[in-house]
Amino acid sequence: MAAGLSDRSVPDIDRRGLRDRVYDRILDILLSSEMEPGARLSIDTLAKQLKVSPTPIREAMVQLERTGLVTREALKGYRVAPPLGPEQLDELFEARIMLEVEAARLAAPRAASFLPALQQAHEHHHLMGERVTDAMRGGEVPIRTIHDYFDADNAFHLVILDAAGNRYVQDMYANLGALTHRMRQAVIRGTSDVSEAAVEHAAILEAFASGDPSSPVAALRAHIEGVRARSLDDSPGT
Amino acid sequence: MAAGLSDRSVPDIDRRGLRDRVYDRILDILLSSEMEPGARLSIDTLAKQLKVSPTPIREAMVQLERTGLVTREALKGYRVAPPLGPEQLDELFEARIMLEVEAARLAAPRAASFLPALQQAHEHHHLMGERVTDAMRGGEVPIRTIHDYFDADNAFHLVILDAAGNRYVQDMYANLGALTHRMRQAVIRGTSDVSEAAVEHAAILEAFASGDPSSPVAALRAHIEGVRARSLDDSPGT
DNA sequence: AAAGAAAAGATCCTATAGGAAATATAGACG
DNA sequence: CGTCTATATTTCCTATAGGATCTTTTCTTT
Repeated sequence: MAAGLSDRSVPDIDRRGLRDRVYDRILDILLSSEMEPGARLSIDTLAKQLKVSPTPIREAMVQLERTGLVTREALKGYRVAPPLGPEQLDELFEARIMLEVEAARLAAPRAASFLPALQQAHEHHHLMGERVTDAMRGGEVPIRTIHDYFDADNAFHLVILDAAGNRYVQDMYANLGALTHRMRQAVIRGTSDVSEAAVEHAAILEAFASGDPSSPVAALRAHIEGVRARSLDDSPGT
Repeated sequence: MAAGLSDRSVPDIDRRGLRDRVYDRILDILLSSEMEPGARLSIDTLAKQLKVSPTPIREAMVQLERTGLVTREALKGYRVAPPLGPEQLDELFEARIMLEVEAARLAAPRAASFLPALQQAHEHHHLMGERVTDAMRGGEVPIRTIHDYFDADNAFHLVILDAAGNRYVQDMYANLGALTHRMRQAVIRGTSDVSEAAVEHAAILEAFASGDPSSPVAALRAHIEGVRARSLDDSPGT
């Protein structure tokens, strides 16, 4: 922890190089589903649109390729990755269960140190969830509201991941992050997930507070299995 | 695997783009420990050495950054990553255990389909191991021999990973591959690991053959824990 | 009319050039 | 003699240009 990576908030103002900003910009475009799956991502076109040269675009694309959001064919260019099929969805959940359950196992002994943070994240998630359901009763749900809710949900899970203290597990989870976001976006319909997620998060919080090292593992597994089940319910309604 | 449609014998000879070949070349340099940790990896210098322009070098570096073998500081360039410390080594083993144990759990029910391949991989690994021990008795061990042994060892594990049928787990394992290779390189001393690894691999093979779904999980866990223990024995002798 | 071939257009890929920042070096001052 | 400053060099970073490849369109032929 002494040489840890806690300095995530101060990346030297604007000292990240153009390639990182281009990466963020294209990532936003992809995550907001502004482009159809399979659509070509022309290097030159993107360069003109973002008012930069092809080189930083090219670097950002290499990085994006690793997230699974774009596919590359040598000498043919990049394309928006096709949507996740049922098998990929299943494998994604399997991978998430593996990572989060293991993270819970590692974090459980040190529950006391991060319980306040987890409690706070849970309350924030609960609040954001209420805003979503309120908006749903009124009809349209602003994109910003949905975005905030996803962020809050992700933050809750990240508290546990970070508490596990394994940088490789953290990296793996971050890699799956983009695909997870895309998956959630496609399965947002229905208010059920919001309320049930809050209940399950509460159960996870209680499990960590109980002191029993095996309870959080079971609670977390139940949560992700619950998300999976609710996703499958909605997926036929394409 | 099932969705593949481009299994022609020689579909893309030399059709991988310069960036991929540059990546392989630099990866070889890094894995062979020709450069000291912390040494600068100058874009221009590498471009001149490899007789290419900076652009493909730059793309390959972005890719290498994700393997953990090089570090990047914006506006300051790339450097060879520092050697793995004790904590990182521990976390790396934790991550590998998580991945491989889960892979074994997923693969166990389909053991019959990949048992022959696993058997063959085991025999090859055993053979390569004998070559290493033979060479050790004679004094020097050729680099090629060590390389072949590592490949055989890795191939054995890959059979199980592939059998798990989860592309995300496979990707994660591949990401850890470079670091794992570097770790093994630093802990190669001692012939004990070669013979013990063969014994443990045999146990894994038997566990899969037994049909009991929980045996392979335990055997695989025992194997990696064994590797970890032997690594710790050698690490003080830096 | 359909299928195949050839040419035009667009795109990717690599190379070269110049500006901005960081590191190393040399000199001046306390 | 040590420290600080200013200069020079190296290096990274971005932009522009040209050759190679793929895609699309058009035209010819059966």
